[in-house]
Amino acid sequence: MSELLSPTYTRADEAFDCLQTAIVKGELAPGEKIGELELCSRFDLTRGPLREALGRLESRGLLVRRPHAGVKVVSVSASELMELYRIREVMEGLAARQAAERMTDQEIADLQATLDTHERMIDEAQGQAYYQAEGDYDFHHRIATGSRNTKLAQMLLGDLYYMVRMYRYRLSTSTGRPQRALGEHRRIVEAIAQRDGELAEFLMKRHINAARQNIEKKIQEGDISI
Amino acid sequence: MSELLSPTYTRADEAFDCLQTAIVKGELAPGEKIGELELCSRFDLTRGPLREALGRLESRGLLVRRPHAGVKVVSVSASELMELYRIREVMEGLAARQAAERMTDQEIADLQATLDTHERMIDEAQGQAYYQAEGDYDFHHRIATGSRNTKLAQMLLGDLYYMVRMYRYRLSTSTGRPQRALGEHRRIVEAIAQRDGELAEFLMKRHINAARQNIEKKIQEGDISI
DNA sequence: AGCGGTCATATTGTCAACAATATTGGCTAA
DNA sequence: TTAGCCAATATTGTTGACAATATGACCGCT
Repeated sequence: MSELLSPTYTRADEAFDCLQTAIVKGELAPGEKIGELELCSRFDLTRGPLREALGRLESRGLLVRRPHAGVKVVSVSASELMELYRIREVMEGLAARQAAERMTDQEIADLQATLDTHERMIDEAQGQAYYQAEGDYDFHHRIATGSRNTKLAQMLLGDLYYMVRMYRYRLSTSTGRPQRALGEHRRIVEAIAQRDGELAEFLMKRHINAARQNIEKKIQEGDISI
Repeated sequence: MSELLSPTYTRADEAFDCLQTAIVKGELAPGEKIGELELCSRFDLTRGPLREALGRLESRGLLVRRPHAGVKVVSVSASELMELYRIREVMEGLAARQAAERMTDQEIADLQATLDTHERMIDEAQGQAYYQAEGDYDFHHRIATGSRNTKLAQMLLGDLYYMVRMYRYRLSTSTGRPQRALGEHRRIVEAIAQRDGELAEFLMKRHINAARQNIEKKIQEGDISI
């Protein structure tokens, strides 16, 4: 995963990546109590690097540790998931505004090309929730990076997205409104291309708010459970 | 520090708290390259727990590690500090809005009493930048907690505030506008007391924006340097 | 029979020795 | 004289063993 970024890749990094993807993909179920030695044998690691990775993951809120009592994957309630979307709303709104001010023309062109790819993906693989979710993630990822706000991108990419993706995998459902979401994405990119930060922020906030309400409705209807 | 929260306090927790406060207080200067054994002797720790703490701190962005090349305290440029304030603006705006919706009457009363204390502090200890900064921190801390948004509070209290406080210590200067800030605090609490979330959000955003501009001006005037 | 306490066990926290790697200084050659 | 390379060194990464503690079962008491 990150072995491309850092020339030397330590076991602790390896442990961190393995555990993070395992948690996100739901291979380690939320609330599941899990022993260190079990994790070691499972991922072929030794306890030292593993514990370092556990510390990082705890600090990021993906799991909780109780001294001498083991570690368990964090389980987030429905209401807490909704709170995550409230945070995303304001933070990604800011990201969109700053992206409109700072992205290069090339980056914007790439972003538009990305949306074309997403459109084909939706047409071809109709209902393939997984790929839709990945496309959505790609879009938001690019805007976070494009904000040129290091800490903002770090918080979005390093904290929030992992928790949100964790629930995407668990629910194995995308927003369920792919073409509508794509349209919203297009309008956001349009605002960015016109360097209209204020509009980009407004549209992004509305986009995420709509996604939140969509999930909230599904939960209330009992379509999905957490 | 956290030994009150968790009944069992491990060496790793101790290491984490020690290092964090040392970084925040500037005892470990930004950019300073620092060896593990030196840290061990300095805080009377062994390398195991220390490394676990280093992993956590790296994950929170307070220091950076390069494999086999050591660890150094993160150094934030002036522009990055300004970016932090942009993030605070939107996140604390959200916190204020949710606090207005969710704080108990008791908490609001306590918050108002806190402001009275701050007022006395400003009168008595005129120009005592340190205590003013602590009062300011207390105010924002209570609102973050009052939002009842676990992740939001975690991100504010566990990430952003430490970085901001780090620069407060380094610059050893509060905003330099204590009574004006206090007035803004009062108006925010007023909005919260009236359960006007929208207004609370607006006022909080303006409050932080003003603080940012204030620092920006000082930097441009050369009053303070980073 | 239900509850509380105690003890064995398994798991986590901690430590110190070993291996691997980046840095730094000196040396050689152009 | 300077640039580049090489080796010695010190520092970090890793490992396995040891110590401390929470869990859970068993037994005695009420």
